[in-house]
Amino acid sequence: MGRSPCCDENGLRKGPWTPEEDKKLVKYIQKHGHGSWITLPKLAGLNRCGKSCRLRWTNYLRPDIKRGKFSPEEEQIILNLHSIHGNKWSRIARHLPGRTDNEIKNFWNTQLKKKLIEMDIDPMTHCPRTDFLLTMAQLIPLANLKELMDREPWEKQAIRLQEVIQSAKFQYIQYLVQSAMAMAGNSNNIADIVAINLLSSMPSPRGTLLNPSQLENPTQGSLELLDAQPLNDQIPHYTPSPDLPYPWDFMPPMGNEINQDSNFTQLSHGDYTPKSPLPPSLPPTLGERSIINPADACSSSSCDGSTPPFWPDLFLDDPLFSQASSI
DNA sequence: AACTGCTTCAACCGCTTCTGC
DNA sequence: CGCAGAAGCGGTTGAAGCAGT
Repeated sequence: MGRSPCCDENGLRKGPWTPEEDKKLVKYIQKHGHGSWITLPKLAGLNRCGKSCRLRWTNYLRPDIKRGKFSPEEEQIILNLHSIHGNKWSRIARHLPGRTDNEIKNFWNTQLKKKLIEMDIDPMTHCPRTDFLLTMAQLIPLANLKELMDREPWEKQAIRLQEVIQSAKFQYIQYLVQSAMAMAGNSNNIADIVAINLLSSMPSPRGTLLNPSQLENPTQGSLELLDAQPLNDQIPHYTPSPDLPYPWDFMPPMGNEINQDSNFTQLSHGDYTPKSPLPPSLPPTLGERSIINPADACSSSSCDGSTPPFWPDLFLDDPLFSQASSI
């Protein structure tokens, strides 16, 4: 395939391992430990390269390897962790004793990814696959527009319509923010800042979505590179109707929205799950989505492990954060 | 039985990160 | 700090197995 083979240039064996080779490898490692993988094959009497031996041991022969189907619990853990870490298979594997990164990767690529796509969830961002028109189509029934149009004066209808459009725009931009975060991995990224500014420009009728201090300094240090002024002043304020359900009431909590009034319950491992039942008019994927554990948000290389890069001040004072951090 | 298309997963490749000097 | 070798990692491949015809 155009790639230069790493093993056969010295006449070393490639391809599937024979039971005899397995026996030799297991016997040697049980007696001496693997030590240096480079020297192991010679010492163990194997005509393989060290890399091949290491792979065979870690992915197949290790005694603590768990074989067989993934349980629903394991599946849920993989989904949650993938929404946090992306394709960091070894990192995900650390949370699943007995499972190898390779096994998890295969399981993801052959099954979970397909499942998410069938559920209309983007496997990369773990967000509902959003196109603006689709969002509108989902939100308009939410507002019972037709019924209202039959009995409300046009001024009220106009306000309702404005709210629906605002909701759709809000949801779309929230999608952009979440996509940017998921794609960036490292939050020290221009896309994040742009998306946050967009989001901050959207009036949220149930309070501030993002902590103002976070808007001023979302990445702790990188922001001074940009003139990232929130656009709030440019957006006219509007007052929502109290009886209209807003889609963000059913979105997982973000930042300082995590509180006791939230529509989400914290699970024992620190993640959040929606309080049921969700309104039937909402797409089911909104309710089934998981939210990242703030403690796990610390994935960037610039992070020292004590402070998540993106929600620093926001969570440090929050009992939920200390609880999540201790897990 | 024979063929085809699809799925699974072990193994490989090459790049990145880590470690020791 | 810089370098080289070792180890780790994630993407990809292809053989084997399975299901459908």
